[in-house]
Amino acid sequence: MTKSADHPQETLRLDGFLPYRLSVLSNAVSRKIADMYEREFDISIWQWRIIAVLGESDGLTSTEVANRTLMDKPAVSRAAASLTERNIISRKSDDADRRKAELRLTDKGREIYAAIKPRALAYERELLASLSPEESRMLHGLLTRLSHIASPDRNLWSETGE
Amino acid sequence: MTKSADHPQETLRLDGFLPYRLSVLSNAVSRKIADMYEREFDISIWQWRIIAVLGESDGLTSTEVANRTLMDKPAVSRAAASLTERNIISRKSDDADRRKAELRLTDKGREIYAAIKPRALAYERELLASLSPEESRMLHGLLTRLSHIASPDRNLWSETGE
DNA sequence: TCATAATAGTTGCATTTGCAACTAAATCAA
DNA sequence: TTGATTTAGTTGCAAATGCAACTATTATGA
Repeated sequence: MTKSADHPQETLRLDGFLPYRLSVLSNAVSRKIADMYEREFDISIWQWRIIAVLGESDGLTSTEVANRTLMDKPAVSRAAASLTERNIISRKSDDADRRKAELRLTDKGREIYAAIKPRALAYERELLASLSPEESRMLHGLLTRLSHIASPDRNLWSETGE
Repeated sequence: MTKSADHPQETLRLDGFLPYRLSVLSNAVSRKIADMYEREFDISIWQWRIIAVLGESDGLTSTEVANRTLMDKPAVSRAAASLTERNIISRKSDDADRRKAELRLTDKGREIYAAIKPRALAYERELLASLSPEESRMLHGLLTRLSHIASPDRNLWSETGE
């Protein structure tokens, strides 16, 4: 077997280069959806992520939120502070361990979640509109495999079938 | 036909939500590859993009570079300034139109390009290692279609078959 | 029981980013 | 011509980001 550098002079066109393509696509998508959150609900992407995970499973601590959203702790801390101030989430500190605090959506928070959710899903559908269901599944499968390689540590992307 | 909101209560799990998945994957990939550029060559992502397009087609103006890399003009301006300072690219202002300047890789720039290129392609291969050639093609096709929808304006992502 | 280490969350700060406003040069229109 | 527009590129600045350092609290172990 030849050592390495088996790959002599492949071309490198930026717009065929996967990291570049992912970055451009992801930026375009994030921008667009962030504009919508911002314009219609005055909510940032980070705030939205927190609302989204709490909408699914209420009563998480900051650290748990950070793990699920892949945000770093300072980001969660600040976004949560602002949401608390706006009475969208509440924080109740744990009596047993006073370092911790449980975060929950308030009623207002639930309303906002209920309002954003269909808009978010609609945008996702729009994005996927030109893909068949099989292609869409394929896409998710491929993203999962790429994610395993890009961040092997993460336990996420587990095959969450149903 | 029912009006809209045909889609009653779909679930919204963040880690099955396409914009989120793209963002997380793209960040992980960008981070990793940016670290490599930085550590081994002291080059930022933006600088790399400029080097990459000039490596393919030398003698572009800032505006052309901006269009091809989807960077904004200030970003190109600053990254190019720093590359010029480090003698990685040269700028020769156009005699006919003195607003313009052609950017070219210097010899040193070419060396750097030649050094980074295989590393970049190797990382891309690593990322794609678990995908078959057909899957890889499929992935690119899907990304192309998503990109059309996410940024319909862009003329890029043209079917650059061969 | 007291010093050390670990954990939850916050604050501060330096860097990056994105965008608006600007300068310089060329074009267009009267 | 020359005044108004357009284009190329730069500068400045406000906001977002990422990370290190910090406080407060709990756990560990001699």
